[in-house]
Amino acid sequence: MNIGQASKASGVTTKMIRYYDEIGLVRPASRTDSNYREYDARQINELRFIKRARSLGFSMDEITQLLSLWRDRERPSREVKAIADRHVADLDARIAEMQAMADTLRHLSHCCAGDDRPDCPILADLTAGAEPTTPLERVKARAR
Amino acid sequence: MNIGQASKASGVTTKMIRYYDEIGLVRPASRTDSNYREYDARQINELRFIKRARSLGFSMDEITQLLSLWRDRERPSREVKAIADRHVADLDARIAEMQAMADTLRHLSHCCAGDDRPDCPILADLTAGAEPTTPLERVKARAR
DNA sequence: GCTTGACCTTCCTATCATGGGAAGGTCCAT
DNA sequence: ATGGACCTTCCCATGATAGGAAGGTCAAGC
Repeated sequence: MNIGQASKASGVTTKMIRYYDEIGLVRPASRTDSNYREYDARQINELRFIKRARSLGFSMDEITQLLSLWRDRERPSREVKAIADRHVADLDARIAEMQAMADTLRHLSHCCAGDDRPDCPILADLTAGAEPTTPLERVKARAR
Repeated sequence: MNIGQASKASGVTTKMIRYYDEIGLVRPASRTDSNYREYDARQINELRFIKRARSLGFSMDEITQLLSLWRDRERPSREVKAIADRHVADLDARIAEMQAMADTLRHLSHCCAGDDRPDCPILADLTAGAEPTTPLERVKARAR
């Protein structure tokens, strides 16, 4: 099976299949006389494995570890679980961070009239902490 | 104020300040005779603005738009709000995606014994859709 | 057997925001 | 005038992915 067929069978682009070969993650079973990569069922399964793992947000580094556990029939499931749990914690942290951003912005947007006038609490927030620059603001600042 | 002082005053690294100059986002007010960048209060405020916007997850592209609205005293707040709302929708979509990943993995991890044995529902899921490769599995597959 | 088009190969480039580092110039205090 | 802390530009790297160029290979139809 050449790279194009492997791509169709696995759903991974030929570009990425070559990349996985290059970084040593999934090497072709062999090469033809004319240097074409040849893949068999084993590699196809590994490519599918990678695709599914990517869709669950694992990094290539984590996938390298998962794939090596997958290849090892004697692996302790503990190790797989540890990687998954670490990844879940990572996802949760990033979700919380983005949630905080979204909540802040939702609040600011809610307070913004969103009309023709220039007054805008969103820009005001982004300006927070900045020194006053307009003459009027300098007057106000001195008055404080 | 030279770049090091601007960095301290804004909390943006000198590397990034040079980068913002390079892409034309925030140009120094002037250059000294010896080609040192010089910043004044206006640029410092813009750097702070960018820093805050980045912390809310805006892309540099969105920040370019926000900064140009910020500089425009006549801007309609509608435009600012539109950018913010689009970004919130974007964040929400990404959060939902990651939430789905985390939920799936939490479930799989929950079903995984996490002990010395090799059986692992997490790896099984990643293998889903793959063709059977072991002799026993081939026998089972033929039987279906 | 030859042409054609679809495929394959390697190599280079870019993304986006950020940081690391080298080589060389500048500024200021001692 | 020397040293150290700063500045400058230029190049490279990240992670996962895609685009494209230049050239070789294969199979089908004539």
